[in-house]
Amino acid sequence: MDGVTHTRTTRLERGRGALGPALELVHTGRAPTRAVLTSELGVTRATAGAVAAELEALGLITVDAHPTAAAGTQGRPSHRLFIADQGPVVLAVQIHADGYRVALVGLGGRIVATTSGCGTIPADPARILSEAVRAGSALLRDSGRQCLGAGLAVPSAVAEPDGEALNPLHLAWPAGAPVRALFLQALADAKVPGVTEHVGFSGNDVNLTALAEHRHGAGRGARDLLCVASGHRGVGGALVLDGRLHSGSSGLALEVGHLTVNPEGAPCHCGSRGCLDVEADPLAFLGAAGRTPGPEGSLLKQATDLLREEYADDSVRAAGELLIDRLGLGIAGLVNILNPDRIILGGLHRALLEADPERLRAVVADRSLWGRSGGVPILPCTLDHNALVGAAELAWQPVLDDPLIVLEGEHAG
Amino acid sequence: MDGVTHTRTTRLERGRGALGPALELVHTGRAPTRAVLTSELGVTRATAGAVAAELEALGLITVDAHPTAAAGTQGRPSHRLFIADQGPVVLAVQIHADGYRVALVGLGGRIVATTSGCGTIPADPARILSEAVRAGSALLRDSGRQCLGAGLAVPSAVAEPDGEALNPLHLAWPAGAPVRALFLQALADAKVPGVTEHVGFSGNDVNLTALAEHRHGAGRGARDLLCVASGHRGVGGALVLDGRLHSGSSGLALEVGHLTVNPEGAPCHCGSRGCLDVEADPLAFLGAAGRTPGPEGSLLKQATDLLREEYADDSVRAAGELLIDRLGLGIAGLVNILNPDRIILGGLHRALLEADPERLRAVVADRSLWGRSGGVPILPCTLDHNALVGAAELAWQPVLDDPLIVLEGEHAG
DNA sequence: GTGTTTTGTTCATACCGGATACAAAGTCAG
DNA sequence: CTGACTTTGTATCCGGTATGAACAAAACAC
Repeated sequence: MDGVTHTRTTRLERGRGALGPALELVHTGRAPTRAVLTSELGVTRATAGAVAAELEALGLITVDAHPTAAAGTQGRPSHRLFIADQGPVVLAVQIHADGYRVALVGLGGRIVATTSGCGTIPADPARILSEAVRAGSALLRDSGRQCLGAGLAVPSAVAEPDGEALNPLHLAWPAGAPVRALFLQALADAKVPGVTEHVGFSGNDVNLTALAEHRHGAGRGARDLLCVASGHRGVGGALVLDGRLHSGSSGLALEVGHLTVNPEGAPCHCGSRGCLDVEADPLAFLGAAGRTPGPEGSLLKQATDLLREEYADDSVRAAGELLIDRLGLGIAGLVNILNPDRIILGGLHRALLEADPERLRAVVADRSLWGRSGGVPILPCTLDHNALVGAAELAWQPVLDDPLIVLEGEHAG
Repeated sequence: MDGVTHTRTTRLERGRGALGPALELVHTGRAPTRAVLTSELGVTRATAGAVAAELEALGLITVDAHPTAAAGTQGRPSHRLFIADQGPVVLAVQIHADGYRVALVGLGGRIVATTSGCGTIPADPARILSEAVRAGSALLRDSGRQCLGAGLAVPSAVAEPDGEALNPLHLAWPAGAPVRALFLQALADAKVPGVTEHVGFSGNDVNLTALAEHRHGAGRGARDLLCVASGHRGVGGALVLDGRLHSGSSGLALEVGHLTVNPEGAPCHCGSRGCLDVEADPLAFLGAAGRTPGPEGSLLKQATDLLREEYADDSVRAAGELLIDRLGLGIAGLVNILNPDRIILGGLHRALLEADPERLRAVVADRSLWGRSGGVPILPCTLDHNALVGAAELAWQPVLDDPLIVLEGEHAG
């Protein structure tokens, strides 16, 4: 509040010392005990002990008083590290075709409290954002937790650096809506405690799904993780490289929906034909199965229900195999370009994978250049509300970079 | 030599302090003076001074004794920083369709000495590698410089972690030749001083071109740099992210040659049709222009000569435009997936860009999703022997990460 | 019980970079 | 030429972070 008094910290001094890495290890479940923390950080026991003590003093983690010895191990049992029970949270907001969902998310991707609002999305993004933020603010008051930031997931490409939603296709929003600014405004209007100027982030929902799964779900441990998912309309992609989301120089990377997977296919709004977007989304699946979309339930729900419950039906199975082949072609192209070490699928594509895992893996291996020599693991997403958790990850990131910043927000809470 | 006595430095302590970043700034020409070094590093003048003094003591850089004042500036003139005149070098080797080239490369990508061997490439990679390394070893002896490592560029995808050349298409080599092991063996046989166990790296030539151009050429300052190039046969791609080469989890990323750019095109050895590999390489260009490849000069030389000298000719121009359109389609697909902030083109593609820059930029902007909102800069490569310099960059990397390792090699020199 | 193994803590120490004050080397105004 | 100003370089002190060694603690094996 006293202007710019900080020392110039342009390049060096990212996250003082080992605090940040240590918190990240606990956050992602890779440091169950202080002993593991020691070896994972590559520091001495003395340092790891001091770091754990400091994180505990910050109220972020707890160390159990009476260590329970793991069976069959020698030596003094190590104290276990837990994420603090009543520690701080961040506010996560997700906008989707059927409404919004908000949650308080603690470290470790734990959803502490959540609520949702249904109904049609009005054409005015500011309105639904402020409604969602007010709901989140109420959750926060009820919980009594300290809030350290907020994140937003929207089903659209979000352009950097201004945070504009470029193609909110199945929302009634205007293209180019400045969602980040609107989100920040809504946070300011609701006077969410702890959420100051800098602490509002936004991103594409598939990107955030990938981030969440990488930290807490099926993508854990992967170095280069590719995520492909289809929710309502269209197909989205995301890439996590070295633990960081790669969203391109202007936030528009992994627009995989316009890979050509069927040269004689349906025309796409991008001007081309047979794009993944129109050939492998829920609507395409329903169409291929000869069904017309019903009025109730989202397209995704109708498609996945059909896939899970009637895969024995010939027309459904044929449609599934058709979409698997198209999806496999698209994924193979991505494998040739990105060479990820793991692929995870969400939404309809997850259901397709689960319906016939071998077929998809075979198509990808067959069409990717070096597929024969191994093949990339392809897994379904595992988290509930993964885009929401991913939005929370955005908000947690500054804390993971430098846990000491929780002190700055403390007097405000 | 005394076994493993080093402290475990698994994660933290990458490159002690600001030494590494400082050397990298000088190396890439972004720190002409100590004053600039201070601001670029974001440290105090005291630290920058100490760091510069240490790099000078290590024999890597020199600080001029009598600073020359830049015209029109106030204040005390800053001492300029130079790369040491007789500093250490690395050995770089490039294998290409017409033979090999070796060079001693200093900091800053400076080629200190180079020589080449022509003639047909024998089917035995070990033979040409050992010949090239012997030539390099002779250069090294003559120069009297300390050698800190060696790097190899080959015109093939190189699989990690073993360093096998998967598709040395236009060399007579067997697929899967273990080039890294052979290179290390050749280095050991030639007893190149200073090149110990760990210090031999290898990579695909287009990857290394991208790396070199990013550090010293047309890619300088780009955060996400895409490079596409065609040398002899086929098309290669490479991506530099945040200053580091992204070669995928097993070194096989950016195999862009099999993007489909012409659904009714010529069959490709990958099983598909109309791949960039067979639609936009020198042979394709010569064919489109109605020429048959002659016996003398490489395909690349014949194609670029034609493009530069006879672009007024209708058939040449038509062929050029055809290839530009195909290339643009492929690049647009990559832009949609990778969203780089700069693109550089090498080999034939550089010549195509220079023949008609506007057409290529227009095609890419038209076919990429958000092309209208800006457009990615597309530039020609600028360095001589860029793959060779890139191979040297691989070898320099450990020194840039921690300049103090030059001390380890000192007693061996 | 006595070793052995592993974990946690205490304390002295090393090192790196920050902060400050001061010195040096130029420009600019007169 | 002189003095004010600006910028760069250096000396010194200081604080924070991690190391390393010694010691203590908590389990198992016998």
